[in-house]
Amino acid sequence: MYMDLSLGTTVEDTQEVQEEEQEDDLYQQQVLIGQDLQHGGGEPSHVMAREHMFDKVLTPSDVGKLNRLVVPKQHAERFFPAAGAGTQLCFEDRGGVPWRFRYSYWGSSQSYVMTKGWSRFVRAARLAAGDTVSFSRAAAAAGRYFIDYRHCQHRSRDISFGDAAAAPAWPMAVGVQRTAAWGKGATMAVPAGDGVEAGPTGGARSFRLFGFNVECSGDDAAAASASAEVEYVDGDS
Amino acid sequence: MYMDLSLGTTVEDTQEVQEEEQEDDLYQQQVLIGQDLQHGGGEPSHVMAREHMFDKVLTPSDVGKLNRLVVPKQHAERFFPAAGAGTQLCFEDRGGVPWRFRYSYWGSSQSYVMTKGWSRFVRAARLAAGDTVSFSRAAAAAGRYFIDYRHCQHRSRDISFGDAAAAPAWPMAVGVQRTAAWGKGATMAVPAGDGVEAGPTGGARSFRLFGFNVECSGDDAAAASASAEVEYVDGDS
DNA sequence: TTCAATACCTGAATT
DNA sequence: TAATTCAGGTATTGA
Repeated sequence: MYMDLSLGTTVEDTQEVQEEEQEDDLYQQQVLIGQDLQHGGGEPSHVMAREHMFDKVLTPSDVGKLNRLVVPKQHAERFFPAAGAGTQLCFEDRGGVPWRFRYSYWGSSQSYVMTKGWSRFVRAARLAAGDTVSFSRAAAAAGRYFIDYRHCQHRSRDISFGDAAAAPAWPMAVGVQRTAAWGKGATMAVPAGDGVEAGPTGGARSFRLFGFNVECSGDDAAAASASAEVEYVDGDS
Repeated sequence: MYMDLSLGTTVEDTQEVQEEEQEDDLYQQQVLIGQDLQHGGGEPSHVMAREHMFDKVLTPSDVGKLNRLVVPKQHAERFFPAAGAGTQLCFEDRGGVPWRFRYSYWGSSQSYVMTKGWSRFVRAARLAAGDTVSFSRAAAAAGRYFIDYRHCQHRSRDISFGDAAAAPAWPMAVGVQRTAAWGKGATMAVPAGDGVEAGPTGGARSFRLFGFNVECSGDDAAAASASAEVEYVDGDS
């Protein structure tokens, strides 16, 4: 599958997204689908050398009503700063969009958790139990973090359409031109603060077209969600 | 039935546990089986003059998954301090072991409840619906509370063994020597903070022997549970 | 008022 | 066997 990315950057010939090797293609995608967004004064995310920290296969609770991600203690203590009152961590997704999560320690359960902001990411990325989130960090800049995800292989193909049940499936045509919906977009601003509800920059796997969120992950081939809602979230936290 | 209490204290001849008169032997047991544990700077519990406050026959909810005891409003407002954020009440059982319960007012249901810590007590005392808990307080010291319980007369004799279904019934032999499992125990420390999972000091009715919690209440005569777990709980809240 | 979000708490599993 | 971890709850708050 080849996607012509109409972004400001030059699309190199090597930018074919590997459909196989789901296991370890996260870096690859990050580098390949990099955009030239700059923010935080750092380097463009597509040239940022990064170090993988850990993955987590999401549990039902991680994606459910509890609105929190339990961060396995070993990783939390190894990679993240001590969680204090109001600690907030910022993670850039594949497209450089920042996602801010409150990071806390719950003494009662002795767990480290991402709370505020997490559920937005879950919804935006349509994460489900069994999917994997992957955390990495800039090799050169302490405290610069990245987040990525992959949907699990055997996930149901059913798309949740919410109330607008009459949504069409959107066959993913080869060569569909990706508009600048995310990135230095024309019609939709990329948030400088919290992420936009419309979805994290999903490499070449997910984008917005004519009011539809279109997903074209490697295993799902192509799918469209009727969710036309675009919820802007102020970066309150 | 005579039980030789191998505690540090002198066992007086009057320490025969009455097997009859289940109804009103709570105080008696308290006095009879008193240990000389001292804590909280108060007097030894076996000589503490006390005033009965109220009893409650436990409902299924009081002993179920809700992990809370509804305290009848009239008694709550009469006997307990106003429930504020994080209010915690401490109740000593027959043996002077303190049990700390969070005490709250739930505006939604307009009820006073004991929450955190309550389920531990329920398990330890093997309370079931229909059993009665009895609350009293020190006559001379405001804010010093005591808790006791009695199993209901017509309770099922079935013992819940959890997964370890092969637990033997433990015929209560007359003269079984009570080890110092609770109290100023040799092998098991009595917690200064929250109660030990192994059970409230149940007069001469319940003790730990060779890894079994042995119960010898008047009506159940004798029973053993295979629950060998001893859970230490930090008094964090 | 309803609902979502958060901050707790707990039991079971695991080490 | 004791201690830790964490998935899954509930209560309360806030929008």
